[in-house]
Amino acid sequence: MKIGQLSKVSGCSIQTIRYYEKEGLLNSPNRSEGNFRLYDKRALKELEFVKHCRSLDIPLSDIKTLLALKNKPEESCSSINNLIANQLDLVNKRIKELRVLKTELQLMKKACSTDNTVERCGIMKTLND
Amino acid sequence: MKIGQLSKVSGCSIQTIRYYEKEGLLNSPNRSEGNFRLYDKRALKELEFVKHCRSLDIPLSDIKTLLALKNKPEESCSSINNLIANQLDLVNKRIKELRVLKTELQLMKKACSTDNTVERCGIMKTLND
DNA sequence: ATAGAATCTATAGTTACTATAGAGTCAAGT
DNA sequence: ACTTGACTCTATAGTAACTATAGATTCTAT
Repeated sequence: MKIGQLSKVSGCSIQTIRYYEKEGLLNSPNRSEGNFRLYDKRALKELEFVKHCRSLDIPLSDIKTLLALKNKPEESCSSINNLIANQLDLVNKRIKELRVLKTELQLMKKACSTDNTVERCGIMKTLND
Repeated sequence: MKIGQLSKVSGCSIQTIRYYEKEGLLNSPNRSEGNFRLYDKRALKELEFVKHCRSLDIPLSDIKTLLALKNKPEESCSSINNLIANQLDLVNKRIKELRVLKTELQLMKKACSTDNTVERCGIMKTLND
């Protein structure tokens, strides 16, 4: 199948697919006579792996690490475990940060429920603190 | 005070201060004979306003809007209210997304608690789905 | 006079894409 | 055979909000 088809079935944009290839996350596919990229089911699987990792917010550099490990089935998987544990830590940290944000934003929202002038806006006042 | 001093008291890096100026979030300060930026307390206040907004993850473009409104004290503050409400929505959405992420990452972590080979790694298996 | 610290401008790099321009390829209709 | 439209190609620039660097000036202290 050509790149447009792969894009449809995978849900990744054409540009993203080409970008992943350039970044070394996907193998360079065979080309047609007219230089079009030709993909098979295996390529789709590879792309789906990357997509799944991205849906977990795993950075491309880490995905590269994972892909390299996939080719070394005999090695220890401890670095995979670490990678996921770190990702989980990051997510937890970010959730905490966002909760703090949420609280302050909610307070601000309450500070100016009615329609005022800018001068009297409760939100603007809190922003000046 | 010079930019290094402002950086210290504000907690913003020197580059960030210059960047904010270039982006029009800070007024261009007076310069010394040797072309060094000279700031006063007012400038510090302005920077702190920007910093406070950024701590709420408000994008620079929105901060510009807020700064413009600060100079029009008679106008309605409804756009300020909207801006904060939108920001709150964004934060709430992101928190939800991250909770989903967290759940999946936790499941993955459990899937491979012991030290295995890559081939048998429970995490790698889930990533292939 | 000079060494070291601080500052200046301009430019490039970061992350993960998205968007665009301009050219080439291919299948279907006339 | 020709042309139209859809698809693909490469290369480049743009996005957000900074951070980092190079090379030149300026200032301060000895």
